[in-house]
Amino acid sequence: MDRPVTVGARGRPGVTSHGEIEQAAFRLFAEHGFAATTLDAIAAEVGVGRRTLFRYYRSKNDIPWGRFDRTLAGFRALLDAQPSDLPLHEAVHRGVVAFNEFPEDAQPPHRERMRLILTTPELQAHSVLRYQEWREVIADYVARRTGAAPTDLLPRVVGQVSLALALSAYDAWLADASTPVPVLIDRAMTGLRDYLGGGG
Amino acid sequence: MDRPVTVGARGRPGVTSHGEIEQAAFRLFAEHGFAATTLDAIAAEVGVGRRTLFRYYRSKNDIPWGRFDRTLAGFRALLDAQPSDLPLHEAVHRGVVAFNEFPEDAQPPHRERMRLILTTPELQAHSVLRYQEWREVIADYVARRTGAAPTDLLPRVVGQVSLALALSAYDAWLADASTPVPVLIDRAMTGLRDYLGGGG
DNA sequence: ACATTAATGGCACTCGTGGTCACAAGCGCC
DNA sequence: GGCGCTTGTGACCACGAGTGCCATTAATGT
Repeated sequence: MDRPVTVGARGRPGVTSHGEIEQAAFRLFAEHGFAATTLDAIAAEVGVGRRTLFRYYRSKNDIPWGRFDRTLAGFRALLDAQPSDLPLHEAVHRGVVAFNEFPEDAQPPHRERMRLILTTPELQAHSVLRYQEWREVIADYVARRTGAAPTDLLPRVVGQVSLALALSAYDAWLADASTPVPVLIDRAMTGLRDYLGGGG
Repeated sequence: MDRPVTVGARGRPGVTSHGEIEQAAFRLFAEHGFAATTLDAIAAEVGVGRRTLFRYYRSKNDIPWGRFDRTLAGFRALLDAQPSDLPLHEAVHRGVVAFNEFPEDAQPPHRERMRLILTTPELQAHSVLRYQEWREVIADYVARRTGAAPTDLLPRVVGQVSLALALSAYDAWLADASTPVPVLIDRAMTGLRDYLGGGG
């Protein structure tokens, strides 16, 4: 993206970093809530000008999502890594599950991040735009494997439904973290199968 | 809600109405786009103070949705009207399909409304909050029929997946209106079944 | 007429967002 | 060491959504 990354060390180096901003922001969000935390406050906490924040994140809503574009690239790779002789639904399912596997020790911050995103109305709303990109990764994969266009009905349906299952799983996880997300996604999928298949 | 409805006719009567505001707003949205249309402009078009708009709609984003709360009540009734001896998935599916049946002549404005909602980023984002209420209607129904809590995994999954199918159908409908939404929802459902069931 | 009730709309204010512009801090080059 | 280039920084400014406050207006009921 167009963020201050300073790869080759040319020009003035940045005073702060995404990590630093996110840490400060999450600290304030936890303390006062998302809406009540102004950008001025975050800027002050980091020790930079308010205007500078916009060079690192496009908007206040983007801060909790971090660098999601990189995460998406990882997801795409995960799907591509699935064996092509696997049934399509199984490949997608495994990709989604793998995407949501996190090391145990990384979970406390991840959980806090997801809780914030999934329970703050402003962020819930903003998230659609991110989910859209996520769904497109799936739609592209399905399209490639079925020979359809990514905009055809089935790729879109699979993207939408996969997201539906993942979000259901996250909801449950936030309510009770004792079961890991991948397991919950699995259960959601099983539930859906029973629901659709079972005549009762 | 807390809107000026003037039921018993006491006190000053409203100068305008939801319908009038929506018409004016859609006219301006079509002409200048959603983002470029300010509330001042809408207020002027209606011939009313800007402050008054907020008495009819909570936010600019809420205008395109109209009085969705009433629509939701209708949806709830549609689900409840499904025969209880129908398999659960069939009852839900029929309820969703019925909810999306519109008289032919009402379609041009409805289509415009949906196009606006589904293609304007700000509105896409805002819509999640509305979708949430919609999903809850389904979750409640599923919970009632299965004896589960509305917050349990299955009711939530069914709500999420039903929304997923409906949104896929609307996407397709906006791209090509020749096939009615209910038919597209049906196709999405069939596609999902094949995808999940078919080993290929 | 007068009290009551409810909707209106002006005013002022906060805050997110975005544009412009001058400046600062490193880099490579001469 | 000075020069120009690049890029982060932040001050200043403008716009628009959203909100609290409150006087005003227009009906009803007595």
